[in-house]
Amino acid sequence: MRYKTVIVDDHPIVISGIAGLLSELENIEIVEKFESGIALLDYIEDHKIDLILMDIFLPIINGVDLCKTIKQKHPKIVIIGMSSQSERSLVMQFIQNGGNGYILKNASFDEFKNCIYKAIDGEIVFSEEVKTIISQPLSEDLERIPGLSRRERDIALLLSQGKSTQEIADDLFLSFLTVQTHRRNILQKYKMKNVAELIAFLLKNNMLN
Amino acid sequence: MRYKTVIVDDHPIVISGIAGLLSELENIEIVEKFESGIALLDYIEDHKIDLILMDIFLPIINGVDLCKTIKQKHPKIVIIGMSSQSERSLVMQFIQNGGNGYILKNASFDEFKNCIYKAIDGEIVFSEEVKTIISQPLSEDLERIPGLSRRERDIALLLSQGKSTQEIADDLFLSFLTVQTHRRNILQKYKMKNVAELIAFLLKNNMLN
DNA sequence: TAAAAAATACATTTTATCAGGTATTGCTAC
DNA sequence: GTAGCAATACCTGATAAAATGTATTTTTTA
Repeated sequence: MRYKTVIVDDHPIVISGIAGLLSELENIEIVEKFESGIALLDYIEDHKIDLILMDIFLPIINGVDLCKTIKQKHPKIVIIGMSSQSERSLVMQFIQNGGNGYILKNASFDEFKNCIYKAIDGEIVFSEEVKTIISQPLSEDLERIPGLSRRERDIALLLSQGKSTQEIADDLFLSFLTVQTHRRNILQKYKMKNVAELIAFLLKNNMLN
Repeated sequence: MRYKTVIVDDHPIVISGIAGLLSELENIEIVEKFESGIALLDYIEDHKIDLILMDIFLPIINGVDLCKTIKQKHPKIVIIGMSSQSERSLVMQFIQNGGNGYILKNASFDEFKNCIYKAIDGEIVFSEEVKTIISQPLSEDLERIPGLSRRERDIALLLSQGKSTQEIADDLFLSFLTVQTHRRNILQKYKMKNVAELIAFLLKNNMLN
């Protein structure tokens, strides 16, 4: 039996690369390639598919939602997610929405092949780097870094725009003293010495915007 | 004549995709593929190369710095940058460091081909989406962003770590007053109100590290 | 090698931040 | 329905940063 496979990625080059790789696999048959999830959803209604390789960052509808939608109607289709960088929470979400595996695009050809074969056999698969990312930081990542509250985020954002305490108070129709308190709370929460260090920290952890 | 070409990308799949594309072009010959810039820098000393296609986001050394380093020694090599997302400032930086073009990875095969041919002919080329991104605020960006000097970068980096002027002075064995002057110069250069805004600006434009 | 850029240094005034403690009100989740 | 968090607000002293002006030396580079 040959597994009817589709590839979804908004980068033509990546599609071509994966197609080249898959063509080496005996029992895989690429039946279609898409640059967006919408096109795939159309196609899937009228055609039999066994395996989907999809990018997570797609225009219009993202990979996580796409996976969820497909799995609801077609739970037997094996879906493997891919992306360039991986965040722990993203991978978890994808799997919770029915994904059968997750591969980083910097994985080697052998990793790709192994993961695809194992996924077809019913395993949940991850490429090496994904494994290390999802296996470690339960204590460090989720517990250690508390989030900003709504107001704190507003204020942090304005701080990153160079606004002074007074200017922020005026912008948000708050007392100067309130803003001062929020600012102090943020600094204490992350044990930062001053606003400069705070902004660097927040930006590096994607906690602004 | 066949142009000796190398591909640099940390995603094996992308390398494979580009290689597939380039194999259709008569006068392009792929002589080597690398997953990091370090390996390329070694190779380039002993081998003739005419064209480099490189990812911008690479481990260890990034594409912008890699391009600069190569161009200093080998100005005749045509270098085209690639990335998945494009920020205006990043593209500009790349070109200012000697890059001959910039292509988004979601470009079509035809776009890739055209850009490569034109770049070989001496043009500075951009894929369609890059063009739209860089063409907008013409007047603002042509008075381009000046860079940080070495010392300024040192100081900006320490500022982003929350150090005070006095601490920086101690760290770098400088007078408090010297650091104060540098800090002021940096703020004035980018017309920033304070260090917080400066750090946000520098990080967003990848000017630290 | 001359000009430009970068790095160094000093002095002062005004303004803002940081750090300490305290307290009230409104949600909201258990 | 209450405990806990979030948001609001006040006070003050010490410290640091920002704004302004000037000037010498070293290094790059055209």
